[in-house]
Amino acid sequence: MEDVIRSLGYLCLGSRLKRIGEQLQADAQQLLDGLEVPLQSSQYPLLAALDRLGPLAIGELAQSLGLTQPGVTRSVSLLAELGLVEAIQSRGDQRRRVVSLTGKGQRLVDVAKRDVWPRIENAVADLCRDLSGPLLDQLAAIEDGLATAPLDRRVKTGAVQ
Amino acid sequence: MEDVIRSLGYLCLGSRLKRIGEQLQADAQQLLDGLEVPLQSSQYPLLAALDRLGPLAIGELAQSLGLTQPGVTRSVSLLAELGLVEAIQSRGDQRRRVVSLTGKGQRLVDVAKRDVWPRIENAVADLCRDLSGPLLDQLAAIEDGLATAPLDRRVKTGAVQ
DNA sequence: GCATTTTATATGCCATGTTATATAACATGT
DNA sequence: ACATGTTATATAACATGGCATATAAAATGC
Repeated sequence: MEDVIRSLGYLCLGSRLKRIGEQLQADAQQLLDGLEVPLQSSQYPLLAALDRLGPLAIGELAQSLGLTQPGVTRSVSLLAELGLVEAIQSRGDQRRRVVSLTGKGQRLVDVAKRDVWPRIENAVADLCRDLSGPLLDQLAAIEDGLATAPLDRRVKTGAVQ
Repeated sequence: MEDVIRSLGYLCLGSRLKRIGEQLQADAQQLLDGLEVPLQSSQYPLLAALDRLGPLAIGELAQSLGLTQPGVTRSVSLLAELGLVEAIQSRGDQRRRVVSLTGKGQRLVDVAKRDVWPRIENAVADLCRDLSGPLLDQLAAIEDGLATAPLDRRVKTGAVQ
């Protein structure tokens, strides 16, 4: 059965990128499922942003993640319920809520950084190894690569790192 | 403000592809809004699949679009309500519902094919012109390109084609 | 100092995708 | 022919994103 999205090339590039992105996230989920806290792979970028940049207001988080503010507000609520972040009203400007990792959140990030993120990064790098040429060809190679061997089969089976 | 998704490279490639894909679809929406039928850009691939491959059962459509069957079932219901497609129970195998473009749907596709799809394709091709090098660099170039000039500013302003 | 505007966040509604599961029709083995 | 399994589709529950808009706090202009 012909893959129409692929055949249509630039016309459906948006759909295709979304599709590949979702596949990558689903694959990464497999690798994250071993951690103690059940969390969707799509939530990790927010934690990573806080870990990397320190406490940030909702709006700043949205900007650093390239998402809209309402989306970030909702993700923060979810992560706060899980006890991974806390959002504290700013003393100076009472409109702002500054989000930071809790101890539990920081521990989760530390474990992920040590045990899982390197695996994901390596697996994706493996997937993209030797890519070259026009963008559409590279995307086709990624799609074929994922179909042949999903991320969890690309993890270096030896050491953790 | 640092773009964390971009900084994290391969680790967040999935999020990044989704983000770029959504941006492209939103940009393409601008170009489609001129048509008589208000329809989200994300629905066009389904119409394009039917136009390209002829009538297809739900499951075949899902396969040719790379989506899951429940997602396609819903899109088909939506498009059927708009009168753009019809899903007719197969005579032979009564489990199958074969989806085809209605007259209205075919007319919409024909207009889009003539007036809009070439513009989108050209605009995206323009965006991706001169891309080369590693995938991440190409993605960065696309993001920067979209920020500089969204798709609707990349349409050839001269002739329709 | 108060009216007005701007800014930061929250919320409602919708779009679109997923997985898990239900249901109905078909296929198969005995 | 009937029990069993398989297949095609539908539905439910959920996840995540968007846009439009509401609300509250701060800033601004007279």
